[in-house]
Amino acid sequence: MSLISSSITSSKSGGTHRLKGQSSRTNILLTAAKLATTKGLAGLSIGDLASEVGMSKSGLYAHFKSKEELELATIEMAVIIFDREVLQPAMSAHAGTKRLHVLVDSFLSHLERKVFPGGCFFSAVAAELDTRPGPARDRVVEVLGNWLALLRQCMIEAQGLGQIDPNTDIAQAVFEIEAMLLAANFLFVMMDNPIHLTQGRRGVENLLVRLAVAPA
Amino acid sequence: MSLISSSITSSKSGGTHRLKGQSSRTNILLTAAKLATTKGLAGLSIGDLASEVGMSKSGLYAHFKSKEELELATIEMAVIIFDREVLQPAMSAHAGTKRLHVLVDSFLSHLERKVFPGGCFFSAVAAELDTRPGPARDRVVEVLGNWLALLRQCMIEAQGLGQIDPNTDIAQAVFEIEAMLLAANFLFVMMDNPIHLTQGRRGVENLLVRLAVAPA
DNA sequence: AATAAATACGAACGATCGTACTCTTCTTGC
DNA sequence: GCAAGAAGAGTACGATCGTTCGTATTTATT
Repeated sequence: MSLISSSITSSKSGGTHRLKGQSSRTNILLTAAKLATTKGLAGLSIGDLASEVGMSKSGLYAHFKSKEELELATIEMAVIIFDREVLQPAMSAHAGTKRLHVLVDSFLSHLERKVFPGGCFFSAVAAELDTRPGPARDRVVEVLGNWLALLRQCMIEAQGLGQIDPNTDIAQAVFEIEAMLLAANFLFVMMDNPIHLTQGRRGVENLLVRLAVAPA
Repeated sequence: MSLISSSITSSKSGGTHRLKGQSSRTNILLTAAKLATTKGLAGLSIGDLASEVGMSKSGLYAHFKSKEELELATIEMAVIIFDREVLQPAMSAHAGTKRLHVLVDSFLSHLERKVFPGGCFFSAVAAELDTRPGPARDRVVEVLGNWLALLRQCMIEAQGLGQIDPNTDIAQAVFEIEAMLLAANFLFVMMDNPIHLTQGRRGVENLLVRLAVAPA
């Protein structure tokens, strides 16, 4: 299962005569996604973004119909990056707690490697979108829902494999795992101290130990 | 111990001839603190704030030397509110896990009662301040540090009272408690579902059960 | 080589941002 | 009652916001 559900990746027109345009657009959105984690989606101005990628304001803006479309496209780019950096490493072979550990590790790793300078993209933009209705918020909520569903899937697999107690409250466990990752991101970015990444990892480990099948 | 360390609460001039001014300023900052949790500190414009409190832009602005001073004063107002709503209820009598439970309950309660419409004030503004250096960020980091120190204090007391294992890794425990509260706030605001407040509470309970003194 | 489309630029727009100034209104102390 | 000072309104400034338009330059098809 992938978090990607829209069609931004499809080239749409079969023609080969749009190379500069596509790479330019990709370059814009790549920069936008990174910048949005520090300035926010609303705080990211087109002028700033243009000078950052070395283009004129109008030249950049020609790629999008409006600021809102730019924001939506930026979110989709972030989804692609997140998919590549965090989800894909966990998609091969593994299942259950094994897959969960890979997910947690790759998530914490993408924080440490500062794939986004402001930490987790979705956590960063969620803070400003949480009370601002619209398609941008809807999409972020959807992505978050898919992410939580993936965590739940891992826990259900773990139950099937006998890795955790069959009486486990899955929803509660997913909440606590997500809590560790959110806190790791939040404190790591705020305090600028990688120890909180380690604490996040240990938090998940502690949880899995607690949920391990208790001897009857 | 209080999170308040600045001198905003002192009336400074003993004179009684500034009543309208003080209450007006307080009213401005009260509105600003609430509005900042939805629009953000940077996104909160003076024009919006003025029309929200029913004043002219210049009339409001006369109370502050600059936008930055308004932001700092808004943070101090949020500190006062947080102190009253969350800290004070836990300051009387209790100690150890008892005090911790009161802290957790009053924090979750202030979320549910929507004291701030955008959830926890500091979590909301931290997201935009995390990569924006300056006195505002410094102050929020300081408040967050005081908060974490208070949680640690509770755990140390709990150890002294024999409520938790003396070999407990306090720093890790504080991280996990903070994680539950952060996640409760984040998911409650994002998903608009109070079940996440309950999950946060249960998360802390689960943690304390795990840390309870194990029979030697 | 010629045409058409895609891409980017420069200039300018109305609106809004933070900020500064002056002027009126009201309260307070002598 | 009068002067002093605080509180707020009104207006206007330069800068920047998102956005539009016309034009030049590049690229791909014929």
